[in-house]
Amino acid sequence: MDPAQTKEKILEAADVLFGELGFDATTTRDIAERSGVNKALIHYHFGAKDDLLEALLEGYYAKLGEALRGALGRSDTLAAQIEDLLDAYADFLAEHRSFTRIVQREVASGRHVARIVERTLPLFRLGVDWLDGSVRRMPKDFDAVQLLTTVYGLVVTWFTYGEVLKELTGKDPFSPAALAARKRHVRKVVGLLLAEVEGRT
Amino acid sequence: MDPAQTKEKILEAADVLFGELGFDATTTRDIAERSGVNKALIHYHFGAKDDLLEALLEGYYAKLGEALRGALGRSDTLAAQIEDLLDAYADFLAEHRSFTRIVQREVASGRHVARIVERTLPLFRLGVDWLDGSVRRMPKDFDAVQLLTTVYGLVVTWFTYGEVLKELTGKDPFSPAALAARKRHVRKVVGLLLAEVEGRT
DNA sequence: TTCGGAATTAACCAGATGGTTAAACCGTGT
DNA sequence: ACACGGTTTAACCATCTGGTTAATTCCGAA
Repeated sequence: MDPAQTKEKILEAADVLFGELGFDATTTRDIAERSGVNKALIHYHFGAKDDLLEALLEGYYAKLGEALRGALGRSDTLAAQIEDLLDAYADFLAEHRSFTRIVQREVASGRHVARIVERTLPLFRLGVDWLDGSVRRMPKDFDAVQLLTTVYGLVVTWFTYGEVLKELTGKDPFSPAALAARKRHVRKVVGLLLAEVEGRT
Repeated sequence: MDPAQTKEKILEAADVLFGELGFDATTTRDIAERSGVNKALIHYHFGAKDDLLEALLEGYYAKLGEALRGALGRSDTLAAQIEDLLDAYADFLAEHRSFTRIVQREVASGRHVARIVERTLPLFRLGVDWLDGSVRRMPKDFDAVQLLTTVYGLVVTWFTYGEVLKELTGKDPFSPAALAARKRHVRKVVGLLLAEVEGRT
């Protein structure tokens, strides 16, 4: 079989299983079984289990970067661009549910933080620089770090707590309607923040 | 030795280790070693490893409930009460760093969600009922579930991403000054939300 | 057809893991 | 002094873990 296919099948299985069970609770045997591939091939193609996770994250962040860059070119006005960005991010998280779970889980455990920071850092710096540059006089208590953390949490929390929300509300928080509602809410809240920050760009 | 002391020492070690390494990556031997207690005693006093986690969460939620109830009685006006509540929550998370990490981690993995939901549900229902009851006409896209998710994320994200923020900013996000700054920011944002919702209580 | 390197396989390994058990220990009430 | 219950201990166990290895299969180039 084409080794590229083999690698893809392994990554696919790892994606689902890491997302479902978590990195630790997933065994290389699980991955082998689910992907229909010999266990030794995982090590042959990717190296250690840690490296497999890294390869997976690599793919995720590449796709995420693509999605965000794509969103940026869509509109002209700043407000519209921000909305596009938020929507694209939410759509990405909705489409790659495992990603949120994996990142959240590993960040919470402090274990693969370095690798995640490594990929996030450029995006974060971009955001800070952009905010610092485009906002004339930041209101007290609304510096770039606070704002970015807030907006990030705004988008991500819905996905992190998806399972909890499902139990709590009895409805599927990932249905198209529910996702659309969350996106509207996020847009409104970010609008409020923007209005507050408003040294006018 | 007093068995109550033994149990406490085990819980203390589990608290630190679950928070630091995560539930899966922590072995019962780790806990035994750190608490200076024989490994078999963990099973004698708590049963399986899962049950130990449950006992730990039990204690956390009891303390959290206490902290939140305590905060509610402190002020008279609604706005002040909300601020007290947010502050108390943030203080609790700051004091029990492991708690955030454990909950976030287990929620993200979907593994012990049932137990966590069980404890969160009453608080959530309380919040929803209170919001629905006290707000005359909820603006579009600001229903109770959206608002609670947003405010929850607002508080929690800072702690969940503490390690990442440390790397990103180079400063300790849990220093008293940093925590105070985050609390001020959260208060301001929640103030904005409140002003928006404002059918006046 | 033959050769050689990449891909695949089954069998294997050392170490770790959660959990058990039977014996020892300890204070207390009789 | 003794017996008893709860507590503690060291040794043990079956199982699982990530990872390795030597042998085999596969396939395109010479």
